[in-house]
Amino acid sequence: MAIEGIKERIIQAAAAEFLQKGSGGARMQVIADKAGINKALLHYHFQTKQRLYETVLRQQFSKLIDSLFEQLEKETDFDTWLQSLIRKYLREIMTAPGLSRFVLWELNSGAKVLPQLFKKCLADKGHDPSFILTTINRRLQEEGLGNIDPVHFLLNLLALCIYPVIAKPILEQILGSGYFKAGDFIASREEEIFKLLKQGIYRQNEEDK
Amino acid sequence: MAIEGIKERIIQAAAAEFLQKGSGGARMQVIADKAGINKALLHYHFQTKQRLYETVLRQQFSKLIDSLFEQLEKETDFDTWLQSLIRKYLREIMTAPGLSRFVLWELNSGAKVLPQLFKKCLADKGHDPSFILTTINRRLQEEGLGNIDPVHFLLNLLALCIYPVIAKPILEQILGSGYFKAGDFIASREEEIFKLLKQGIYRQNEEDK
DNA sequence: GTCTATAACCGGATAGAC
DNA sequence: GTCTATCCGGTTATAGAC
Repeated sequence: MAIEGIKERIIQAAAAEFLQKGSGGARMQVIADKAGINKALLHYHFQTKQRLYETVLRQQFSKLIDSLFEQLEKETDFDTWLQSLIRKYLREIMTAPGLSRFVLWELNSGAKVLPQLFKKCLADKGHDPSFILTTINRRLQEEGLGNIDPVHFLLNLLALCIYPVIAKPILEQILGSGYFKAGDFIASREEEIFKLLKQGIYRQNEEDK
Repeated sequence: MAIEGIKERIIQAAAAEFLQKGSGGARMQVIADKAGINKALLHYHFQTKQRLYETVLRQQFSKLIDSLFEQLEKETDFDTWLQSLIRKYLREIMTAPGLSRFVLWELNSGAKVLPQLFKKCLADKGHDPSFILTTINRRLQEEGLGNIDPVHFLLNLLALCIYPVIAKPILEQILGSGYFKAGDFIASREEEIFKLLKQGIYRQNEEDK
């Protein structure tokens, strides 16, 4: 464990506050309290709210992008690849549901900062936004599944993994609050998504033969 | 067309502002401007921001609940029922993506108002939260699909319909901005979801025989 | 009912002592 | 580097004339 620098402590506190309340809803006072300092010191280290916000996001995106792209690029056989992708996405989102929810919301509020920041993070790691789709397409082609629309495939994958996690507060209203607490929820969800996607793929393939 | 009451005009303006900015981010001044009046008059009609907020939400939920439950209760054959459900959900969310996004976000910020309001709206119409799940379960049973988990079924349905619409701003980053403008996107998405869900159902059914 | 003017408050940012 | 005290702009809400 490194000596916990105060900047790190601030960033951590700020991340919690920003991801929960959004750029506008977050309060510098709350961040200072969470970090165990006062507002003045907060401004001493990060000048403005905006700068702090961007620092936090850059760091959050960076973590997420590393994790997801690493998995996407793995050259295992198709089934293993898909299964690991699902598992990775599910776990990533489950441990940080705030980020997906936050991006979904914040991107809507006209703020141009987020897309720019995201693209910059991608570029810093040598990736292009189209890389995701071309990789999926290549894997499908190699598997003899050239007739599958990679866009629908991607939409299905993301939707099935992300939605149940970020919609948890709503779903608990319908399903009862104990539902997501069961440890086997992720496991059963993982299996369900894999089966559904795979069956969807081969169904379409049979049709076209 | 009825004489457009000023309260209706305010509620409409407030809905736009609240759904885009959230409870905290919304500004009474902006709502007043959009409604073509001034702040004082706004407070004359709705006293506080909180009251206006609740009025707007009650009305939005009411619309949504009516629309979705009506479709859920239709007693057509299974395929038609599922297909109409998908179509209805997709269109409902497509015409008002703001509401889903808003609920997803706002529910997260610890505010207890939303769940209460939602339950109250359901109760006002004589529905129980568990009604959704029991209805789905009954339809599956009637179709000889008692082995399908209604929770995963519901999760899949909601995820596949809702996610692509609310995640539009992100997806445009990956797919290019023209993708969703194509008029046939909904139609093709509608078909994709129906096929995927149906295949998923019968796949599981075959396995268990 | 509708307006103008203003009170009361909150939150980001800064000054200046230590 | 870290604190206390304060400024200043912006936001909700109200007072009071018409």
